[in-house]
Amino acid sequence: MVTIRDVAKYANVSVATVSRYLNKKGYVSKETEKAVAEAIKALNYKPNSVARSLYHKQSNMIGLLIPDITNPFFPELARAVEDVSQAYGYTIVICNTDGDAEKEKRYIEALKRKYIDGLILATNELTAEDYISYQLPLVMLDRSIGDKIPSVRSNNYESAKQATELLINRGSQFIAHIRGPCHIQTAEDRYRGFKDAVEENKVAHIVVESGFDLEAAKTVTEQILTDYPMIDGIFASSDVMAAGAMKGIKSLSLSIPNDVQLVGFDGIPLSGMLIPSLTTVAQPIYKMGTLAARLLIKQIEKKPIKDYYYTLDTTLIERETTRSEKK
Amino acid sequence: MVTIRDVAKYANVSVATVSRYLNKKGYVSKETEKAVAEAIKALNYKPNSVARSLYHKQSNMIGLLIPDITNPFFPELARAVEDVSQAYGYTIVICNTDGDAEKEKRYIEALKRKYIDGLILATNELTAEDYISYQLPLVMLDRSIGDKIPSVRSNNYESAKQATELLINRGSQFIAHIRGPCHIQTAEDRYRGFKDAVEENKVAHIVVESGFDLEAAKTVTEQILTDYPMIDGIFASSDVMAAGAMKGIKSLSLSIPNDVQLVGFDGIPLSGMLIPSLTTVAQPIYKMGTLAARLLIKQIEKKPIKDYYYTLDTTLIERETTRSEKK
DNA sequence: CTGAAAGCGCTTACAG
DNA sequence: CTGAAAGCGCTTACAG
Repeated sequence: MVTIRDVAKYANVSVATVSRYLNKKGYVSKETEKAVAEAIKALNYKPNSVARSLYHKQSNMIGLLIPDITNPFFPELARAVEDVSQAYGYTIVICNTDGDAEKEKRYIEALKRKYIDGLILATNELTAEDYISYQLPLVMLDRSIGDKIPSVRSNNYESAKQATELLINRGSQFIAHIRGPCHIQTAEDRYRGFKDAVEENKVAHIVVESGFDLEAAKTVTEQILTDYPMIDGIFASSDVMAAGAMKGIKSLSLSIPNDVQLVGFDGIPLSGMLIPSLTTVAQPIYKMGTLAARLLIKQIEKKPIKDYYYTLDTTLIERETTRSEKK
Repeated sequence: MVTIRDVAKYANVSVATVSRYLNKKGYVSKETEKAVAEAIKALNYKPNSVARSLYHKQSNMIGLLIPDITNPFFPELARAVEDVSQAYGYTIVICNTDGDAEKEKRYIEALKRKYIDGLILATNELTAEDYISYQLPLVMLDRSIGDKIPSVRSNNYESAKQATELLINRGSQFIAHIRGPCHIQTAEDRYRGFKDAVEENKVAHIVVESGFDLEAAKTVTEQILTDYPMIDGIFASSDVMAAGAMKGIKSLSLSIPNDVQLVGFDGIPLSGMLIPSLTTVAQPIYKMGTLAARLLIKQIEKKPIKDYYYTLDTTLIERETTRSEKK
């Protein structure tokens, strides 16, 4: 590997001069500038990032913590984060935490030793204080926790309310909500939206909790549908859960949307590929990712930030799992 | 940040001794061992990875190059690679190359400056010589290129042949193959399998090329189905392409599997969620990822490797897009 | 405008 | 068994 020392020798200057040239910092005469440029070219020199990191105590790397890249909500988010990180010269390292607090801690600690510049958290098993204690620039993505950490998310409460009202408007009279885990604020907000909609409209309802995965949602759906045969509408807290609910509904030979209407949340590509295609609340996933990345990079580069909390609008996409008009 | 120097001071020894203790290399007396251990605990010291990297010229990081994490084939692969990397103490950085040679080069160069320890290539826009010229441990995953680079992939030729034969056995008489890009060996192998099956059985056929994305496959499907109405079977080179084909078939109001039978390739979760559920060749995706990661880590750690080329078996999953018996 | 020197936090021969 | 020193490849005050 060719080092700055080799370049200096070749150009007949000191390493300090080469460094100044590289960083465009401090004076370098036109002549030596040319000599150094030539040497760099001749030797095909590339500065060593690790050495730089050691000095600057920063790595130009960003950590993205997610529960599981295998959950179809996250690839697009990860892609968005990568695209903007890349554009600003940062490399991203993705960590699957599986909702495991210990794993999350281990990851963050390992990243800190690598002088990670900041973290985007699309997971939260720890407390706000824990996160803050790492003394790293932070952004919460699709999550939130207290008001000390900048965050980017959708308008979960209102969107869930709208989704529920759609079900009601289209004639559902006993609606089930398959909600996500209680400690996740996002799931909580959607639950509140559901609850308010259903109570304001005095509609019978039931709420069950499920993990954000397909199988769990399928099982739960089969169970509630068996216990409460009058259920004629389901609002799931994610599209994957809705896909699971769809499987559950079919396994009981019920028809969608005639017997049971179904609405999901997220707007991942899968929602359009299912048959019947899923009515869902589409989050601006890519945009959320880019916003979070920009917000983090601004903090890292100590640039001024206008807003710390972003709440983005969603789009209710009516497809085939809801009726086009009231029955 | 607390450094090895702080620990040394606290324990009243030299940094060399602390380092020896840390790396369990060289002699350290029981007594000083205890003192150092206490100091480390008291100060909550964590060795700095960057400084270590600089000395060792290695980073404990592995690069995973894929076309696009948003393509549902890759998350599971990435997950597998991460799981074993993690277990062996390596961090993985995922790079989306979008099939762009320049982007791929830029990534590899950026990673080299970070002392990346090795690369898993699930993409190949460059030549084998280009890759080798980076002088990095390498594994090709789901791809192959020449015979100089270790690789892990499925039995693409035989699997494609079987898939095509299924179509034939179930009565298709004019079969279209939607193949992937020509420069991708995997797509080529599947194409050869298709071609041999169809020729050996003297079945009419047609081959069209498409990108590995849903929209492209949909468009292509609509076109061939319009130009060749006698098509009654389609073998797609991936599940996503098959999903696109399914959309195309439906948009022409043809029925599956009655008018047209359809078989995909990959066995991603999506294939089971589609309705009708997709008959497909399931690759052992997770296993491929873990194998590739182990193969790379062995090279990095200069351990002996038994085999350089792995060809894994697939499973033909018959579902609803093919008939259960000959029409 | 340029170079010598110290330092980022670690590791490893080499003396003793 | 332990420590002083040099070095990994860079950067930045500080002299001159």
